[in-house]
Amino acid sequence: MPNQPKYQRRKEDRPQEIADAAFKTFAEKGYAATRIDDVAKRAGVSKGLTYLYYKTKEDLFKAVVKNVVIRRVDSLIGNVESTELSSEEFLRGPLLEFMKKVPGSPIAIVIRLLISEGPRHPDLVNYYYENVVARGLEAIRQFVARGVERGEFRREALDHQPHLFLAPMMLSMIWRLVFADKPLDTDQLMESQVELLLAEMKA
Amino acid sequence: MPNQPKYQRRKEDRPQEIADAAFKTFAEKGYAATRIDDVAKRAGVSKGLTYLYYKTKEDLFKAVVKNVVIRRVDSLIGNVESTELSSEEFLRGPLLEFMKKVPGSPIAIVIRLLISEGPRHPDLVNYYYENVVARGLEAIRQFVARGVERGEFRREALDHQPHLFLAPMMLSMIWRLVFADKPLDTDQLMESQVELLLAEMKA
Amino acid sequence: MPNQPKYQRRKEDRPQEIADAAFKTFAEKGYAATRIDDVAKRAGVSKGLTYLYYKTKEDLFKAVVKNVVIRRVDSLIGNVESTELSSEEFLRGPLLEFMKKVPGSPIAIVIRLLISEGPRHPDLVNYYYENVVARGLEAIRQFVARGVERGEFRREALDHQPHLFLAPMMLSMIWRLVFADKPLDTDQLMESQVELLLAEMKA
Amino acid sequence: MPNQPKYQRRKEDRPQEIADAAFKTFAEKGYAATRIDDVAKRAGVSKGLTYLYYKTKEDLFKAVVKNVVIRRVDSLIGNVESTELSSEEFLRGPLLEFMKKVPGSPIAIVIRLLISEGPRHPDLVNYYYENVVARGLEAIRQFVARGVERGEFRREALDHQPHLFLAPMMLSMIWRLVFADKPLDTDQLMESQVELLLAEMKA
DNA sequence: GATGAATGAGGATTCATTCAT
DNA sequence: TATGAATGAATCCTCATTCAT
Repeated sequence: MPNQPKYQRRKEDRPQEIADAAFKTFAEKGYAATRIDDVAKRAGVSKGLTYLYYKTKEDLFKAVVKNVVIRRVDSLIGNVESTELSSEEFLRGPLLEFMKKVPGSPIAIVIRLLISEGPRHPDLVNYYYENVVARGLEAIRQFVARGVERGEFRREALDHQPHLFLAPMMLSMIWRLVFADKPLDTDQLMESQVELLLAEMKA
Repeated sequence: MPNQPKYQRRKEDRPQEIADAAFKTFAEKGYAATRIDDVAKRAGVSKGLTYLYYKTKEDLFKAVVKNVVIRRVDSLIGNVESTELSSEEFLRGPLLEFMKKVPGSPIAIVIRLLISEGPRHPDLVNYYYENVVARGLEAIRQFVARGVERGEFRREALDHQPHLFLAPMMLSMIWRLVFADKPLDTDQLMESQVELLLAEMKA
Repeated sequence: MPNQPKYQRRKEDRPQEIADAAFKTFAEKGYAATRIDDVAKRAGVSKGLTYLYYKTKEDLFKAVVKNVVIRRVDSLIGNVESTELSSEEFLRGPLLEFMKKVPGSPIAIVIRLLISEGPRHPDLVNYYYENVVARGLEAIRQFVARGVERGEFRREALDHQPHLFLAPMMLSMIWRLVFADKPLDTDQLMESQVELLLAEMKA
Repeated sequence: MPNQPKYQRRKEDRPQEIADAAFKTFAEKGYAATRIDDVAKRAGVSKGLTYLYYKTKEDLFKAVVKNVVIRRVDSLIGNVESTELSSEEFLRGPLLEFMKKVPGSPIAIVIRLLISEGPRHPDLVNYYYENVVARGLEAIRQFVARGVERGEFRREALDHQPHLFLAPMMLSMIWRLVFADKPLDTDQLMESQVELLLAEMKA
């Protein structure tokens, strides 16, 4: 390696590359412990270039969170919203599938970041709430309502908060983030919960 | 004024006061954003004194987490372990009571700190797991087992992971930490879950 | 659109346009606070082009100062040097006129820049001294001498330093630069001074 | 020099020492080119200590300017304000004395800094105006008025702006700051102006 | 010529930690 | 014990300058 060119210029999407590197670094170290220099190095660019695209570290953070949410949520939630399945089939199928994927997905990382940094970034929290949480909860609510309409579920099924479906997913997520090495069959956890709820709701 | 009281009003437990102040500050700002100076000011002592009792910021952090766990867990879990109630009564009563308290308790704060800082402090995670999580899960397991022995619960009740009891508590905790301003009846959530599980487990 | 005009509207004098933009920016922000980027934007060119004409920021600065001096001084001093007026008429007329214009002219800006940056640019200071100050002082000296020769002024008029004529102009300039919002009739100041000096010098 | 103690702790007034060092550095390099590190080094302290006393570089700058003004102005202006001299004696004596001192005094440096940085620090400009300029002008005005009352001066003397007295001082100051190596008898300049004005004003 | 993406040295500021008193 | 002045490594961010296109 005699002398590599000092100035690189690539076609690829530099902002996205930087955001990707930033996401990984934030994921590993958290917001405060992440140094812009590390992000840049990871992205294979200079520190200065990072600042060309993201005015401040906070900007970068926000961009990264929104970026992940935007890119991932549709591929996770999207296909859940339009379906021809019966409500029961939906809950047992796509929803469960979705929930099983979340704890290992980048969304889990985002949640960790929101838990840590949320209080300092209320706009991010709102963004996340509206684009992920509210949509997810509403999707569940709709399917339960449809089940009731169709006579699949008892009227009382509507009383359950949709959060109850997601609780084991939440626990699984936190468990993996914190107790990665302690055993827990998280998939089993979520399956049990769905069965529990279906047994209760079914007509 | 030669005859001042010989005994200056000496704070009995400076280390504890510092730890308390530190806990509050870590709770408010997180680990990285907490300045030792603020902790000292809050405790009403000098920065130097903090270093007399806690060698580093990290030491202080660890001490604080363990300290909270030690002081709180027994008052939360303790009275749960010995009881003369039937298993059902226990689950519906003391356990539910306990779970409702957690999301607003210092334990929730500790969990937030572990979610953020855990990866950098595996020993803390282990400590927490052994002293809180494992004990809590075991307690639940025992009561389910006792219920089966006594014929209150079906044999299959043992198949359920005790985590299922705690899932809504986890979700409630995170919800309060992140979405403090979004509505959610967290108590209702936990009650529903207990009913759900009891309906399933009962003979 | 193949038949676009073959001759792109090419700016005739890019270097001059850049220098103009630079002058305005230096005037507003001072040397250190001026960013090449801003200059380029103001000139409507790219940053790179600026560097094509001016090797460094300092080069640009020097070029700008000299440029202003060259372009302005003749229009200010020029017409003062050749005149058929009597010495008194000259001093009361063109010289006063000249002095009144200076505090609001680009020359005042250059002086401000020299006051700030002069110590780091002795060559600029010399350039300015020779092309502006020395010429101005000499012009005054000549007119006083001519007045003496012609018997308009007393012999002792020669003893006065020509700087005395310029002192109120200097004060007016600084006043406007620093105390722009504090009232001061600077024209009146200069008129008084000329009258004062004439009264003293007249035979 | 085997091992000098890392931690110094002196009785002297550290903030003042830092301000002094800062003044010298600002004087030499101007605001922007002054590095806090240099100031600290010059004061014989660490960079961090500077920030203990002055929150930002701008704070330091303001403190320094005000500090110089406060410390110097009274020793310059103070003794001028109360006097038993006749107005003429005062103008020819103490006032002239004062004016001769200014161009070589720290006040000249402050003026240079205000000329450079004033637009970015209007509060400093106001502070300087009120504490130095306005007071100086008023003192002159008072003496002229007193001279008129006493019959020393003609009534028309009041028409002259007091700034006229100060104009050569201003020019001298700027001259020394910018053209330090070019010859000019600045004292002579100021003396001439006083004589000029007295000749005009005297009854 | 002309562009603007890319670089990296430089400088302000913070804060954990030390230690003279 | 107790204090808080003092230190300096660490990090964000800026911007003059370069160079691939």
